[in-house]
Amino acid sequence: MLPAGQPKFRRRPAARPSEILAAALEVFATRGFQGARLEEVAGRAGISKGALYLYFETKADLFRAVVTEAISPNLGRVQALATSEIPFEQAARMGFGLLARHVVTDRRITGVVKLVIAESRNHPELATIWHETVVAPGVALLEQLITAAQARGEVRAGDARLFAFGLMGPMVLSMVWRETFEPVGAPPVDVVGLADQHLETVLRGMRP
Amino acid sequence: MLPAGQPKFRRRPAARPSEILAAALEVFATRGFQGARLEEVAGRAGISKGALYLYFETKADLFRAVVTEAISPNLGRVQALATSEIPFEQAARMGFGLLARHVVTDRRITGVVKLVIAESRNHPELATIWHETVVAPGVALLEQLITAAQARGEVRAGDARLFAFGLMGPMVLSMVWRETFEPVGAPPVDVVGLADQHLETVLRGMRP
DNA sequence: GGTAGATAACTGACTGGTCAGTTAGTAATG
DNA sequence: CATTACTAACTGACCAGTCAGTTATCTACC
Repeated sequence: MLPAGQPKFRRRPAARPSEILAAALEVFATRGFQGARLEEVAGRAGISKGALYLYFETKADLFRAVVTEAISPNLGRVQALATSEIPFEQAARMGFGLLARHVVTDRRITGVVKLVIAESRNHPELATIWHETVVAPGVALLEQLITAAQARGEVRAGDARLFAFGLMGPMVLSMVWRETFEPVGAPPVDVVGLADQHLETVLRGMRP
Repeated sequence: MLPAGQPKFRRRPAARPSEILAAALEVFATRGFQGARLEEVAGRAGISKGALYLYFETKADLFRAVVTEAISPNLGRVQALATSEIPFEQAARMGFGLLARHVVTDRRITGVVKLVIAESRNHPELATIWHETVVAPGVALLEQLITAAQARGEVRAGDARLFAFGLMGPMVLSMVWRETFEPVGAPPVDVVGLADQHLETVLRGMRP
């Protein structure tokens, strides 16, 4: 039988990797690393399983690519804030606005965060990468802003690192909530409202 | 060859279930649900794989038992605080002390929390159970304490639920930190210090 | 501008290993 | 010696990874 109309596949080598990564993110995020079937990833990416292996060597390799690729946009944002020379409260407000509007509400990011938490024992190198490139610099930046503010007398005495954890905690809780409890019918968190009210509360509580 | 001294197993039906659950918790917590091998669980519990099936019908059944069993001690604590009629700040201090000293620092609990987060898509009934029996009552309790305190003028205006999230967030972050980043060499969080400082900060920030 | 290789992209059926769950038989215990 | 807790060898399904063959597309030459 001659193939009448459509060809049965297209050759699109440039577009494949990102399509595969997007498909893989969805599947890994819902099923976890072990539970994800590469045939499903391939199906969602519109190719056969065999073609996956033209772009990624192993399942673990694909997983690493998904998790590390999700870092890059975040990284830019952390560094942008780090280099700016604005006062603490203003920087905090900007950072929290960004976080609430573009990080915690982005399923692609919360999904990867969940994966890093879930697979940190099976793929510790990913936890290491995330810690070194995103988490530690983020905490260090906050800590440094707080220490500087304390030196200027804008913030009361206290462990700067713990203040940083106190600020960030509810944002992490929001991500967990959205990934874990909202899908089973829990009332959604108003992330922007939470960011505003919590920041306001903690800033008050941090004043001398 | 005749087995000379020791018998090759003991019949101890009463002790088995809890030993199996303890072993299963360790394996599930490190490998995840799919990654956990029942032969390893059996080995750690000191029995053969076949014997597992005398006590639990399927792997999923065992997993559910591990996750639901971890709830009971927590539940008692939430309810104990709920029934007490003490002022908000005092209740909060007691609750945070308990949380920091006996919940966030207990690997058996943080491990299960991680599992619930990780497997919420594959086992949504567990996320539902945890939400209904632990999380929602906990949040509701805090919310109710805060609303009452607002009515008495001890706490400023604001969404009580968001205040509750603001309080709890850093405790959740601590659990995630301990499970995810400490094992790959991140500096540990001083959970008790964090609980104290954060509570102090937020209580200040919540005052009218 | 048509067409005949040449080549790279892709498919789909297959394989080998792994592991949840089963069962026939053995050993402990009262 | 009757009962039942337990073992160990087994089975069948599943799936990551492979590969022989197929198809699209590009290039060279007419």
